Amino acid sequence: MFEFFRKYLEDKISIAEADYQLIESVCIFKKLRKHQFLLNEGDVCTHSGFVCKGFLRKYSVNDNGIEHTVYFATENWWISDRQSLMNCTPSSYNIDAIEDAVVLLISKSNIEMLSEKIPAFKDMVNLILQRSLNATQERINYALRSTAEERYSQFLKSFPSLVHRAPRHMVASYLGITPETLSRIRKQISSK
Amino acid sequence: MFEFFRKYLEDKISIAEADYQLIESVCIFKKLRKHQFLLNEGDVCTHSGFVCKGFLRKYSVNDNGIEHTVYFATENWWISDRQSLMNCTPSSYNIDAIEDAVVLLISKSNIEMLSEKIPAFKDMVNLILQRSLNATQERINYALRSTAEERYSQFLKSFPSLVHRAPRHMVASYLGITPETLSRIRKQISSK
DNA sequence: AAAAATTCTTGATAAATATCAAGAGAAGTG
DNA sequence: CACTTCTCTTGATATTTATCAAGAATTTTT
Repeated sequence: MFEFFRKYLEDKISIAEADYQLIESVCIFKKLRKHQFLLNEGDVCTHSGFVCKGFLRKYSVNDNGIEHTVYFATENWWISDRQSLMNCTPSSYNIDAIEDAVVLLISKSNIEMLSEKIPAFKDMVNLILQRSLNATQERINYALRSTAEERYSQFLKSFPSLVHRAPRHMVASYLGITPETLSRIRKQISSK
Repeated sequence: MFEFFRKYLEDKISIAEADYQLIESVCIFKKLRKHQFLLNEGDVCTHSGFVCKGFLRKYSVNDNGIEHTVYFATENWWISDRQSLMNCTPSSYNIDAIEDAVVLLISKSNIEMLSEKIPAFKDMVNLILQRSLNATQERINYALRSTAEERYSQFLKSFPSLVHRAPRHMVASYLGITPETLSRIRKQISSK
């Protein structure tokens, strides 16, 4: 499974063979069956996850028991609760598998170790951070200023492959609308 | 004016006197009168800004001429268009002064230079990045899953001092609601 | 393959928020 | 100080989206 991550790295940075071995030595692989959890609300997130295979989501549950999907992750995406990881505080999110998955885990301290020993790795981590921030800010813009239909269209455009893999009600909660509204929007769009 | 930034830095990192001089040598100070622009839509953002004094906002204008405030910045906050800065692409945002302001500017290349020469500076930049990402993700959660009233209450809690400094319609657009709705929400809250 | 559980759609109604319009207050300008 | 411009509030109405309820379609389990 390491080859997936290796390919990802080769694509982004250029490092020595010894460094790949160092990286591999701290990777932990975790298989998840559908519905199995990678992180439970209340637990402290201790590892960053890189998705080798499968499909996961991150979500919170409000007081009324309603789930709010905040993030999807598929092959070559990272997933974790950065806030919990950074501050060692209990997470307010759950992460579980939508499809059977294999996730590569690296502990917080090993991420720091690798960042120190491999400058290019550190730069990559920072680049990812910057990209995430840009994407997240883009998403805020859409969330605040667009109608439900526009948000769904944007989602389709940004993540065409996810739409078919994610159950509709999760997409709806990602967009901040109810499943019923999403169903009506889809009907409207298809009739155009 | 540099002393404002120096205090900020002293609070966050520990660096040598020579480093402060290096930093100061690349700082540019810009005074802005109310309504004056720091960045215009269409221009490439070339500098990161640190607010020494005053109050600014970042906003975009949609096809109908409606302004969407995406960010406020006051003393000790950073402001820039990260996306434009990172990719050297035209910005889709405007940044202007809500109150007379003094902004300390550091060019992209000098940020990179400082990051290289002063490791603690680089770490600080990354820490800020992480914090911004956390804050931005928090904001998405609120935007998608809360009512207008909850969003306003959260804004009050997070930025009590900004509420009095920012015109209401800018707060409204920051929250993704109309000024009229904000006005009604304020009335409701005060009658409780 | 049948049964059970989950997911999706549709309709009727309710609630939240936007839009349009008008006027009151406040602040900036000559 | 009077005038203009901006900002904020309030009311009436329209639109969007949520909620509740039921049934159809799909998937999972037995």
